[in-house]
Amino acid sequence: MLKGHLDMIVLAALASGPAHGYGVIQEIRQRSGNAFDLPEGTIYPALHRLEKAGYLASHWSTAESGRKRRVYKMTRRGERALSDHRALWQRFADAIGGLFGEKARAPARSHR
Amino acid sequence: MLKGHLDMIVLAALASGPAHGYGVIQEIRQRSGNAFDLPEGTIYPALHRLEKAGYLASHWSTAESGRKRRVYKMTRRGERALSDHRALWQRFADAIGGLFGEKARAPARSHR
DNA sequence: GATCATTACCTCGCTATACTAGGCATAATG
DNA sequence: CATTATGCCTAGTATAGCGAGGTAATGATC
Repeated sequence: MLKGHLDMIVLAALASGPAHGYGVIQEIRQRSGNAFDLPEGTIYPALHRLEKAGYLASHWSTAESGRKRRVYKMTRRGERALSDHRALWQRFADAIGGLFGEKARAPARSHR
Repeated sequence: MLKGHLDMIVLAALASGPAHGYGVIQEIRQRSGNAFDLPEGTIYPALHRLEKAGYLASHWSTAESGRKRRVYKMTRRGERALSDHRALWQRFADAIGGLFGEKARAPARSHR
């Protein structure tokens, strides 16, 4: 269902600061109010795609726990892409709203 | 970009009354404020899909102009599907809103 | 110290689906 | 009679999200 919106979602999750892949998943789950519980098979390829596109930059880091993580950070281009996506989303959501908003002339009434 | 939302869009276009394929396209274009200008190769298969799923019913009709048209009309199931989709959309849109809404703690400020 | 859950990364392949590019037919227009 | 607009259709392609699998280290349980 989120085909075409994933990149925007991932970028949005990283807008508040760098994070590693696993963390991005949790960030998205939290901020979406549990609506988006994205599997790794979705996130990791997306992160790679975004990095290749120049929207993200990554570097390896070691947590205090000793675990290796790849930490992603938005680039300037990424920020611009996000705000573009955000504008697109706005138009998209408005269009959908127009489609089943304040329309449906002879709708309710008979709610058998 | 509207992957996964097309069915909902088509159903929404037919919520205000029956229409034929070509008309659905124009209806969608209008109501979306020109945001969605969907090609026939998108709409016709979608209509067939929706009819096969039992969300739409169609019958051939002849306009005054003499042209044959296939007119689609929502079924009871279609109406239910639409309202379900609508609810899903609501949650989806809210989730997106949560992702780049009232967040981004250290964002703007420096807008060099 | 063996077993298990959690964290953390990765990739291959499936599948669903929107769209491109074609084709067909009729009515109106010049 | 050629062109444009209306009106329908389908085959094939490309994309992308996701399931299923694999690897490895840490911490806890027994």
